[in-house]
Amino acid sequence: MTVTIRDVARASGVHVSTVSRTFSAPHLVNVDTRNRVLAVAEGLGYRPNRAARALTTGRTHNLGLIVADIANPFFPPLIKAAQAQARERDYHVFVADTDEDPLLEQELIETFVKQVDGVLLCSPRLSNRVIERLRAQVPFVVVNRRLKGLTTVLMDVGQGARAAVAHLAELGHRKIALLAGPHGSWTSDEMHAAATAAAIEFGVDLTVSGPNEPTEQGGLAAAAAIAASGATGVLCYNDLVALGLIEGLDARGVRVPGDVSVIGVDDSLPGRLNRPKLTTITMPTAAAGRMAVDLLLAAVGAGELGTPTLARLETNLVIRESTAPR
Amino acid sequence: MTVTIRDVARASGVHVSTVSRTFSAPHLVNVDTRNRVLAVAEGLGYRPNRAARALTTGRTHNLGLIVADIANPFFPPLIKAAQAQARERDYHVFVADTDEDPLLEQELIETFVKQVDGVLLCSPRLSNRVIERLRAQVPFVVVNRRLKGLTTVLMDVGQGARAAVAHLAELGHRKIALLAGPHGSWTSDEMHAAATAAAIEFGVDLTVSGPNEPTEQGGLAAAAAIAASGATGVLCYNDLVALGLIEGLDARGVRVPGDVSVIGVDDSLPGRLNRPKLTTITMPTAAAGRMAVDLLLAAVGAGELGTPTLARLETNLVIRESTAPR
DNA sequence: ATGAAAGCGCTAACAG
DNA sequence: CTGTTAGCGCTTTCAT
Repeated sequence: MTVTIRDVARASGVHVSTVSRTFSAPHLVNVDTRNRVLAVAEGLGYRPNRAARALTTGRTHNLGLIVADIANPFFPPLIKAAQAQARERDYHVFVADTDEDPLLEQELIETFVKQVDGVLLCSPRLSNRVIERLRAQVPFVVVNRRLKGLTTVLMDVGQGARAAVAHLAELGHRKIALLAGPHGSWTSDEMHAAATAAAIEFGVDLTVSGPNEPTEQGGLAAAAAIAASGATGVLCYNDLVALGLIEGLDARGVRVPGDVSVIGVDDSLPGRLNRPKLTTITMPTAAAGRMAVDLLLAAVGAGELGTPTLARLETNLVIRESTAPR
Repeated sequence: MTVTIRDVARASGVHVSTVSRTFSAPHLVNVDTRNRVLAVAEGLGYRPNRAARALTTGRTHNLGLIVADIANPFFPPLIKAAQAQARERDYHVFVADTDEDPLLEQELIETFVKQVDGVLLCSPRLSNRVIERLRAQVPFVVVNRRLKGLTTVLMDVGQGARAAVAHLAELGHRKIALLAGPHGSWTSDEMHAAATAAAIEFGVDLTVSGPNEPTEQGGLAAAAAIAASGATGVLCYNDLVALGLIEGLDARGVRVPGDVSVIGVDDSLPGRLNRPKLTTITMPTAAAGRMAVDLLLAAVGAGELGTPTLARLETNLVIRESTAPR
């Protein structure tokens, strides 16, 4: 039923090893033979069995991609890009969602180990200890978390945060608030540090509050405190939080950008579609996905010897409609 | 380096087949032996190699999930649910994005064939002919497209479309427009048919225009025509189109819902976050994802004998803020 | 340039 | 209940 290398060999009058070569090392086989084999294979509808190949080569040509929440609009562009890049390199990718659960994350990695050549971890919540143990078993690339010794792709949100504070200051805002993200989020810590420094640099007052849930609810829940705080400029952990905040503010009769200016992070679809269109820090998620795959594949090729790399991608402030002069 | 079944066998003083059994048919092995083997395996960090297993069993325990565009907010909830359901059944899922390209879609399926036990096709654009050929090689389940002989999960958008027209009629709208989706979209055809019937039933005027791109741009581009048409109620192919339309209308000084009522489809995040919050037809994407996986797994279990099933999932109109009395 | 043969890690009869 | 023995489909020395 299923056509194997043997069928092709028989039908084209050569031995299996020759067929194998025409697929995995074409230059080692005579042009005529190769063409004949190729023709026969085509005719028979032969497709190499990757699992069988993996068994002998030790390369599955599969990658694992683990994210916290597929439905969070931050991730889909990254997944899309990673998957496309992988396909270009003849790799397939398993996508798994941890539902923000570190235990599940660990389990997923463990079941992936034998089945993939490498794992892409996006904003992982895993403890360093666990990662330390797992990294011996399979190459990792980590996105948006700092883990020493691991190849990492970082989106330099600090850059954008600084620009955001500068933008707010320039608009005349003197009291600024930062709505931080979940505990343990590298992005949030980075924003915190950069915003603090920028507040001093630009001579504005900064209040940080958090952790907040990285969702609309998180922003909504923070609205009362923001409204009461007297802050007229707010930088939010992400677009969802910003959108929730705007909604909560609106419900209290506080207008954006009339009374308060709000800035998000991600440049996500909901933010772009919102009215007022959200001023936001663009995260180069697609580029990060592509780069992470390339780094991972490089690590796979290099074996253990690979030197950990650190890639930093630029972020930018995109000024739209949710910020205005004080 | 990598610990195999043989290592476990040696270390626990039994033969490989016994080890194999304790993992794939535990009831066939003595409790004490089993526990010993399990303990040893645990200690050695043994994990069965699924590729090797696949080679003998013919079951990869992998599924392929093919969607048109991961970044389209319609899909992530479906992907998330499918992937979670699959994991519960001890299956992993490859996710691939066709970028709306039927050729790429076909290629993807073909590379998946040998590597998965089944393929989930979401809103496929493939020609019937191609599917006919491919279905012999691997079980399919199709979401939101009618393909005779194939197991299918449909989200009954006609139901919702009828409710939408009824809602509009009830609000006093007499001239209604339908912004159709891409050519070949089952969902769009279904909406068309249901809206047409409902227009007659409720005595309103219906104009259909399309095809439109299933994006914000598509809606934006249609705004001029809608504004000129005199329609006061619009049903859009999806939320993105609705959001784009609202934006385009707004730019022309036409207010939603003041002047025109707009209804979307999907109940996507951007629609929920929009202001005015979008009145929309909920698509049970998560339920569809789960159900599709279960049907696919059932088909995998049944082999060729599986009878094609047709599952219809209900949709509902959710009335929010983008619709108002005429 | 091609053939022969061993074996990747595992399961599945078949014995015992 | 456990051991023995063939492979699954493919790659990879090693010969020729």
